[in-house]
Amino acid sequence: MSTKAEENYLKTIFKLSEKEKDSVSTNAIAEELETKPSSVSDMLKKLSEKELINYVKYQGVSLTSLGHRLAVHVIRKHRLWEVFLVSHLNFKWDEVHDIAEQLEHIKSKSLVNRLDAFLNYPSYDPHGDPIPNEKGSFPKSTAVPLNLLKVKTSGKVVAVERDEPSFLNYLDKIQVSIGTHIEIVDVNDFDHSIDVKIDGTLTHISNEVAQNILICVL
Amino acid sequence: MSTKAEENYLKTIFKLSEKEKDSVSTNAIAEELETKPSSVSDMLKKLSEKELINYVKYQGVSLTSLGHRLAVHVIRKHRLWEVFLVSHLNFKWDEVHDIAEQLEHIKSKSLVNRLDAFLNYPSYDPHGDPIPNEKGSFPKSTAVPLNLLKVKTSGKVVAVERDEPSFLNYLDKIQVSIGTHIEIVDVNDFDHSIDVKIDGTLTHISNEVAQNILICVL
DNA sequence: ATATAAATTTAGATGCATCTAAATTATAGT
DNA sequence: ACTATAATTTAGATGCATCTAAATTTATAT
Repeated sequence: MSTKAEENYLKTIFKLSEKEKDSVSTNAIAEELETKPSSVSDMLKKLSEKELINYVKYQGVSLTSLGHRLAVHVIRKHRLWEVFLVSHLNFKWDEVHDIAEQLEHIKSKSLVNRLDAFLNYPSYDPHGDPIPNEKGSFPKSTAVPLNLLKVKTSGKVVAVERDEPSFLNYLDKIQVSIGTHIEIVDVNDFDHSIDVKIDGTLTHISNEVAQNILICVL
Repeated sequence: MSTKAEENYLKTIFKLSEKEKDSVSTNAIAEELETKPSSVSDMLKKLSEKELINYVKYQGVSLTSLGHRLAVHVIRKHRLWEVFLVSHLNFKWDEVHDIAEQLEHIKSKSLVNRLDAFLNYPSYDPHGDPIPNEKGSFPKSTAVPLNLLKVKTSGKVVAVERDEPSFLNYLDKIQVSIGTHIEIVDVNDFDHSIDVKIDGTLTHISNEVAQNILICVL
């Protein structure tokens, strides 16, 4: 079983691996985690012994596939909790990070997946970061849900995340379909509903609907 | 700031204070927490230094008002999360304890109260235990065991006093859960079993089961 | 009242995650 | 190729929460 500190290290190594080329440096990890390089060295030894990272002294580290899986799982939990906090407890998107930082370490085989289902399998968190699914794969599109766009931005509808007739009929009614150009005119802080311009026509859209419309920003 | 271990000790001392008279013994705490009395001694010294308990060596402990407040707050969080897990994530009553045991230690000024509001300020958790409000006061329950009610009286299930799966499964089967409305139709003087109407359906309940269902008379 | 048993505390150790200070290894400039 | 500097690791310490074993205090039983 992994400790909270181990999980935070794995998450950080994962994040840094995306930006930096292949191997992540001790100092970079220390800076990201706001700790000392010596502490990082200690932890790297432990993670290496647990076969969660590939570690050669003085050469930096990379995640093993086991470490990668664990890191992605923690990120999944973090982002799902963020969605919950914003969409059901009415937190603002910038208030949720510290709480999700704690919630991501809750251990339960079924909790995450039930939460995922409860939230309707969202693809993006409130910051627009992609949420990996149960198997660990990230949504392939670079699209962003309409509800995350800022005022005055605009883009093209590339996908919808629901397929119930009631939802599709509603989209028909407001003249939204794949390829439609949408511009955000205003965001209502209270219920996160938005005013948009669709083909020149002003329309009011609820947050729930907007969540399920994926936009490719132009 | 209090650690997870400290919070668990306070919660345990609170629980034991209700059953035992005024002061709680080291051994009792050790048994409840499945740890060693020597570990308890160590922790009691620390809690005492933090003025969370009144501690005289060899004489047992009691909570200070500060410790009491903290303990009640942890209990509040535990029970609210249990409600969430059962009512929104579809966990069964007997599956939620270990998860809530982790969730109760999440620290956030606003999270608990927002969760409380989201859940509609419940008074009892899925096991029927009362949930203290934000100020720390428990619902002044006038709850009575079902077996003590007279014919023709009726009320709402607010709690159950057992948590074995066999018992909870039986309640499921006869469609009894927190909030269910029950009316006493007849009392059998021989074995003190009772006939009740649950959502319009007549059901026969043994005295032993009835003892463990707490009712709030309307 | 005093010996014996039970409860509790202290002493000394372990594992985790961190730190500072010192030593070591890698790198970059000339 | 050599040295200065930067990056990294080791050594040794601290705080937390726990443990075992030993000592101490309280309770009980004759």
